[in-house]
Amino acid sequence: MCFRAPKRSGLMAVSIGAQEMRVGPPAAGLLKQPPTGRPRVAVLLPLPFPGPFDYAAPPDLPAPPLQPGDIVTVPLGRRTETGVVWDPERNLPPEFTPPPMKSVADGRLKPVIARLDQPPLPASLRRFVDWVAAYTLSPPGLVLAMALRTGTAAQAAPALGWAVADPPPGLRDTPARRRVLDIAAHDGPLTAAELARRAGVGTSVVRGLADAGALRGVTMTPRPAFVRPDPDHCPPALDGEQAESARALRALAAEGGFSVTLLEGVTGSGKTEIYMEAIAACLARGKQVMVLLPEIALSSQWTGRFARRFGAEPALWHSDLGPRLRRVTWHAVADGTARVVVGARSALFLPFAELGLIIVDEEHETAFKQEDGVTYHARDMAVVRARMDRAPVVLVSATPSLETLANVGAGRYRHLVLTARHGGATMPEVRTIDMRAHPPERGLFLSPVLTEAIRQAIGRGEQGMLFLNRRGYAPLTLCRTCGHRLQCPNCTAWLVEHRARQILTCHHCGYQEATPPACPECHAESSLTPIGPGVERITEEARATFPDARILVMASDTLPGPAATADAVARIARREIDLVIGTQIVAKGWHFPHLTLVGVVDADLGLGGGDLRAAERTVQLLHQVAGRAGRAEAPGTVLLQSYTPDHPVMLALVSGDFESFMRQEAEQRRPGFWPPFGRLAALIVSADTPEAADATARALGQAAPRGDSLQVLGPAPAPLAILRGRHRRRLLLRTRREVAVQPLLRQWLDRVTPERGARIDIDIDPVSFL
DNA sequence: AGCACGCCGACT
DNA sequence: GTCGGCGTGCTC
Repeated sequence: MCFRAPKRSGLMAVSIGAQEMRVGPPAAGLLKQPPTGRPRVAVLLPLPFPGPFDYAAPPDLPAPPLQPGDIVTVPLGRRTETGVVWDPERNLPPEFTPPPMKSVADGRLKPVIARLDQPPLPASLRRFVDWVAAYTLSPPGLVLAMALRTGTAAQAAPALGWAVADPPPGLRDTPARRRVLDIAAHDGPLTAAELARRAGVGTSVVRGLADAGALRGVTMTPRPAFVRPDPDHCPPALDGEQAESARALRALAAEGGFSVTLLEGVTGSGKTEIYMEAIAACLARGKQVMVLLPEIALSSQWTGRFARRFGAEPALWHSDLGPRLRRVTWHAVADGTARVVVGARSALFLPFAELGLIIVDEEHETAFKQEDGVTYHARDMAVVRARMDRAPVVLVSATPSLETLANVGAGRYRHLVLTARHGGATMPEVRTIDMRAHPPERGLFLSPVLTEAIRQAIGRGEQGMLFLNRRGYAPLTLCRTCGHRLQCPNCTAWLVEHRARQILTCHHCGYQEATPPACPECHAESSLTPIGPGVERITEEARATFPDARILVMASDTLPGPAATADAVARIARREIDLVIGTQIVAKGWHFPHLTLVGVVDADLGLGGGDLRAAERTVQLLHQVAGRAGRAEAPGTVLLQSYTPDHPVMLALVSGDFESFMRQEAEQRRPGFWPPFGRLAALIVSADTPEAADATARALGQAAPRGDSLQVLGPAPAPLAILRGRHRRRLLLRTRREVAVQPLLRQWLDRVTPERGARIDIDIDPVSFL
């Protein structure tokens, strides 16, 4: 475990993923006070403006005066908007500070309308918003919008509940009415819909009772959904390296202060139990905890483990919470009622009153990268947020990203490693199947070696799994007569056949059409041929090969939500299934105690495409899939179907030596200053015509910065040259680590005016190169 | 992001 | 003669 304290030379260095940016000390919370004229307050609105707007402080505001963080309503044009009183200083080092906005003359200042009765946005969150905006080159208002995305003001009306009132004289008594009144008397107040549902009547009965005066409307107080977790509820018995790691994390969490720790351990090594101990220490210290998961699908399983350890459920935060619960949760985080929040990346922007610890589970997952709107990497921003709140952050993974490993190597992050699988289970044996030597039968996709292994596993009463990261029946359909390929009208992509639904669909824009009976080009009948396999096609082959096996398909389009996913996992655990066939979704941290054989249908998939991180990602994904096998007493086997069994990725998976693999990856990236040894920013030009896209891209290319420590690649057509009907070009800026890319990009963009109908999007630290 | 103002087509 | 298309521009 090596660690070097961050240098404290005036400005502090924050190390995140690939990049580094300095942060100044927090500014004093004073309002802008010009030498002459009326007092001004800066108000940041959740809108895409380049900065806050100035307003006059309202003369008749009850004390105390407006403070940064206060949530206020202000006039904007002829409407009213909700915003946040912003700090007069932007808390950023000069080179990242956005250009000053021309402020408006005193005479044109409008006064703030009102301060809302809401907890103010904490200073650390305000600094975080400014920082993320400056780093991602986004308008700060759009970042603020993520912190306010709660229905803060406008739709803030609390639910109306109905409780029994004194029965008015002459109230007509019916069985339906009596049931409603009984339930309202026992469980009330409840909303009209809930009352009607429980009584098994229509809402008209409730309405009738309300109109008659037998029910009175009351404002519902939010349900006390947030029980304090008890750090001593059910502590685990840990020993050896587990106990040691848990002790180290507890110490960090108990002490507080900023630090970053990578907790690395193979699947089943008990990483979750161990970081739960850090959570316990943080709770004991009276601080709140943020836990980031790459996907909400994992949260129900996570919540269960948390509840067993702490005797209470954590608060959940994700994009489809529902407006009411969302609002209640937001306020519970702000006032400290919610002690632990588990969420997707948007939980980063919650207004924690006293944040004491951040956990980023499955740190390497690319799902942490937000690709639309404000593009940010939640893992990296979690490190920044931890710094602002002076809290430790723990990055957790079985296969850490090269970025994180580089930070460990440079001594910026601490490192805890768990080597053993918990409970005596051994790591599965991984072997490749050389598809050149053992090809499947013509028209099929499973090698006889794999089908035989599955047959044996099922014969022993164990379970098998086939993994293929491709939805649908076939990724490409072509006409045998004329060679026509069925393509999306809006994107540079093939249409994927989904045979069960009898449609062809585009996985990029959602376009779909009925599977045509004849070729749309040459009109030849029954000439359309599926090329390549998707899970549907593998399922068809498996059903033919194992006619007696009970087969379950797990793909995002066959499991319509977390509940269905949890149900599928439960059925597998109950041994109602012999063979699981799935996409990416099966790779998640599910526990399948009877699964002993995993077959990867196409281990080479994902290695093509010239993506910087293709190899790294394939190793991470396939290792995670492999981790599903053999968790109980029975040892597991993983078979990788590959046409390139000598590829370093396959060798790494077979040997299990990821350390050398990642070292090789690092050595390939180091000389060219590829991340994490240099910085990358993508410029994506998109336009409604190819001409506008080309002209704008060319102008960008001509205005590109030059220098020894940087390089501009492109412009080039994006791999998805047309997406949702928009024509796209890409440029890539690659610099040495010490170069600050944000001001460089700002100056670059200032020199270019996009053509009509064209826009330029910036992606700092791009993960996807489409 | 809204919401204006602002100039060119099919309707009461 | 108007209603309305969304193009451009502004909001402290």
